[in-house]
Amino acid sequence: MVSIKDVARVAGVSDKTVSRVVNGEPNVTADTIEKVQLAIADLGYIPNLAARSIRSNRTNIIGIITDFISTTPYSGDIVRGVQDWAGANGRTVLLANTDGDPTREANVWRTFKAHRIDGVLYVAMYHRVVVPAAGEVSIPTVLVNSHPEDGYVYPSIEPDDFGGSYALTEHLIALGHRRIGYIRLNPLLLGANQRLDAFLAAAQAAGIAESDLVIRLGMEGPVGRETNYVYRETLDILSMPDRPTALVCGNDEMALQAYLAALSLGLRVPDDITIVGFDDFRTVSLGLKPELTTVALPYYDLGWQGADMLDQLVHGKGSETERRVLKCPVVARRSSAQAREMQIADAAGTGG
Amino acid sequence: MVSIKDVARVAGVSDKTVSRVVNGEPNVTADTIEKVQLAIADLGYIPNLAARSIRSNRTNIIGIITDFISTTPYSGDIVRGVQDWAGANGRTVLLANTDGDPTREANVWRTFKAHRIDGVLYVAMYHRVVVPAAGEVSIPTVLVNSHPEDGYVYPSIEPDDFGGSYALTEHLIALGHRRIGYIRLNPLLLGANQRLDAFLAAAQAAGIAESDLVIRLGMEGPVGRETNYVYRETLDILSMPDRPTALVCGNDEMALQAYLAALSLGLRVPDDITIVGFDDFRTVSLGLKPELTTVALPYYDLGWQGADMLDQLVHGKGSETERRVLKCPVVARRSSAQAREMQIADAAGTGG
DNA sequence: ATTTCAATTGACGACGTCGACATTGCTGCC
DNA sequence: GGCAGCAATGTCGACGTCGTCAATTGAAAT
Repeated sequence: MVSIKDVARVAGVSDKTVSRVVNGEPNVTADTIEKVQLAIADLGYIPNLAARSIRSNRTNIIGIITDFISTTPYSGDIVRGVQDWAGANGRTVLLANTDGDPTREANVWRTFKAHRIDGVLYVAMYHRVVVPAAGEVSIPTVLVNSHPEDGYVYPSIEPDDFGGSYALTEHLIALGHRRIGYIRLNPLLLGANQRLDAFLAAAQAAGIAESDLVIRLGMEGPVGRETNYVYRETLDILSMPDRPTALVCGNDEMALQAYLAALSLGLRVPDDITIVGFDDFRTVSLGLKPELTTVALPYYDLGWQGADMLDQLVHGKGSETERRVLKCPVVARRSSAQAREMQIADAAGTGG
Repeated sequence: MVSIKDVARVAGVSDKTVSRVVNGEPNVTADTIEKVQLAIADLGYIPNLAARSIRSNRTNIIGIITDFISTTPYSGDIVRGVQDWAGANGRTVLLANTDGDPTREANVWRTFKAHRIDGVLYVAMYHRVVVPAAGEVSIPTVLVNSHPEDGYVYPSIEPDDFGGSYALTEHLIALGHRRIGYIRLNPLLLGANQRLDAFLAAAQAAGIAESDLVIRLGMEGPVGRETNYVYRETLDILSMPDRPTALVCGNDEMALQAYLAALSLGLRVPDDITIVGFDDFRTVSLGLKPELTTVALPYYDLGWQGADMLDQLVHGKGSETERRVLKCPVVARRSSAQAREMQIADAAGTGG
């Protein structure tokens, strides 16, 4: 590999002068700069960052530790957000996946430390509570899509599942729905409770009686290998004599099953039943016809802003206890169409 | 950061001896080893890989360059395959995404070279022809899920779209289907033609007349922002007087739309219509009821084996012209159930 | 002409690691 | 006892870069 000294020789200057040019330091003649740049281009010289990092004790590398990439495809957007931030800020990204295995996680931390990376983004692929196995020697770390268990202190950035679910429920209520079904996520997921709690809170705030809500468990069991009741439960809910006019699903994949169940009963979305999801997993939410009303998880921004928080931390400017929460906006699509509102209003008018 | 010299001082030996212990070199007393390891544990010493790489000219880092992560979620499995290989072989993974932007790609190559990584996996997120912008200074590179344009030479590893599609078609034919519909992928995708060609070849080999095949275009336009005709075309195909008994979709997301269209017509899968997909995008293929018969793309193995090929190359053992093709197995599920075969046989018996 | 000062450039060493080679000490053998 | 031979350990320098400080140059000020 061509080094700074080769360039120096060709340009007829000292290696230090080349270094100056490369790093844009002041006090170099325009003439010298040109000679050096010519030599650099000629030889195809590219600075050796490893060598640089030995001297400076800074690598400009940030590490990402992920757990279960495979089970939740779209959360890869978190990684994309981090990458884009890194690209825009001259950092490079080391990536490692643990598959949830503590042994592998320990190795990953070790490797990252060996690379002397500046910081770590500890990324959970579904929203949950975590305990990073960082060990004694610590690296600045930010938890993404997760927060630390009680007793551990890390800055974190998370989606506002509660707020998103609350807004979604309000959206349905505003459309006139009063009898609403709800199919719960796997209770192991942090989002499961937050979303259900917000649903109940919003319904109560609107004066809807508990008896008008039908709440069922959609999934249970270990994450990634759960037992799925959604189809069956949807059939059941939609076969009730006074069936709900709207059905809220814990996430978009569950909404997919709900669609299939509804269609198989000959019901039409949204005319006969309004269905909404959560996550805005676009393969599903845009793949369904009509397209699915859902709540977008700010994965990309979790990544981007998480990287930014980490950067603050690395430069000693961030707070160890910051807990940032990102809004989850309702994405209204045709599965909860406005027409619905009219129709219900009509029925009410006729009936009353 | 604690260095090898700190350990040496604490252990009362020379730095070189510590180096020997760390690297498991022979000719060190058990006694000395223990002393050193104690000191290492005490100080929490972790070797500095940057320093090591300056001397050895090997970093044990491989780089991944991806293009459009966002559009095709599950191909992230390629990355997971690479990571697992890396973890199992003591390598680390640098990740960069170009979003298909040549300027960003050029920067990525530059950065990778600056890190003196051992090699690059150039990963396309959908199967296609590529031209890596590696520049003059070259790094060992393997193309994954893609192959080089004519005139460029890179080893590559790809899925066998043709073989998978051929086997899938044979599967349908074996079940007794003779009238088959086909909804094409976006023609911009390399897989589109390979899959269609295989479909036609298998049909012809089975003596099925072209007039018994209904072929429609399902999508067109720039990848990621295509116009989608699948729902409409499916409605159209299934409304034909002598409608096909089976419908092959270019991928699983298209199969999802086909399901919805079929259900909305009151048709049942697979009793009234057999539907199959491609990709085994599990959110869809397992999310659909009945679960979808499809062809699995060996994403994970593309990553793992691609990394292995790259390793060969780095060690001067690989071939610059190797083009490895991985099988795509048919995954038979309930959407093309065996029952179907009986039924058709029955009908034929009654009718004939 | 001499001094002063700033701009420009270079020499050198240190970062952490390990390869090449030197040194030390011990064992076994004649 | 003396010496070869080997195991165990140490010294030193180089990898590529850049911080520190010294050296050189030239122009402005006296």
